[in-house]
This record gives sequence, structure tokens and C-alpha cells, in this order.
Amino acid sequence: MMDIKVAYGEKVKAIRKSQNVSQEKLAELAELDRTYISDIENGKRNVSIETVFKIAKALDKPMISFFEF
Amino acid sequence: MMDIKVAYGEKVKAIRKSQNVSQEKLAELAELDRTYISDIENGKRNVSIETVFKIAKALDKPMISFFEF
DNA sequence: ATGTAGACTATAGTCGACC
DNA sequence: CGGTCGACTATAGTCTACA
Repeated sequence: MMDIKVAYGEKVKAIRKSQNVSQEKLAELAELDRTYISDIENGKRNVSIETVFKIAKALDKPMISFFEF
Repeated sequence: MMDIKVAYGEKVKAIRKSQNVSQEKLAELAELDRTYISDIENGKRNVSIETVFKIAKALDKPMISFFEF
């Protein structure tokens, strides 16, 4: 059974790294806590769609980019 | 500014209705509370990605279907 | 069948500190 | 720079009841 939290976290990390952005910078852009970004990328947090939306905007990607598995 | 909760709720309602499924039945299939489904469709709740995933599975649609605006 | 309200428990999301 | 811990506050998600 696929874990959506893990899959989402991996997407965030991959897209963030492809843009050479640090977790710290992403946190600032998305107005979220840095430690929370860390947890998200490591598949530990079940984020809300508002948070998904904020991160998508911060990385300038459509939301669906994070759910294409 | 677009409200992601409202947009998501409208998608759930539209897809659910297109399949002639009641909120009650959707709640049962997704293993969520019926009143919660009602709130979601009315744009009142900031659902988690696990909940989005459950609803997507219950309606037999890929997650991205709910974020194509 | 659906919307809403209120009271409840679990967890999303913050923050400071340390490695 | 990123992972983790612990304590915290806000809200996700449940449930009963009534229109």
C-alpha cells in the first residue's frame, strides 16, 4: 500500500532541489516552519491542502505536480 | 485570491454527483464521517492529503482530478 | 439526503535548542 | 544546512442530535 505522505515528501524534496532552494528558504517563501518542511520531506507529516498549495506556490509549480506518481 | 478549500469541495461534489453517489455512501466508502463530507463540499474544511487520497480512491479517480482548476 | 451546531480527541503546524 | 526532540496552540476529523 503506497504511502501518500512519503510520496508527497519525495516530490517536494525533488522539486526543491531541482531549483537549488534550501529547506530554510522554502520555509520562508511558503511561510511555514523549517522543521516542518524537514518532516514533510521525510514523509512524517500528513499535510493539509492549504499547505500543499503554499508549497506549490513557493516553488512556482501547479499543485498537481506533487501528485503525479 | 482563490480558495483551495472551496475549489476542492466543489470538485468533490461534482465528481460525487456525476456518479450518483450520496454523501452518506461516499463517507462510508472513504471511511470518513458524513458530516465531514458535507463540510468539505461546502468549502469549510482544510483537508489533509490522506483524506484527499481516501476520497479519490472512494470515487475511483486519481488525486490530480481534484486539483485541475 | 443534506446542513449545521457543539463537544470531543487526535494531530497539524510552531518554535527553541542541539547535533 | 538538515534531522530530531519536546512542548506548545490551532485545527482536522468524529459523533450525536435536530431541522
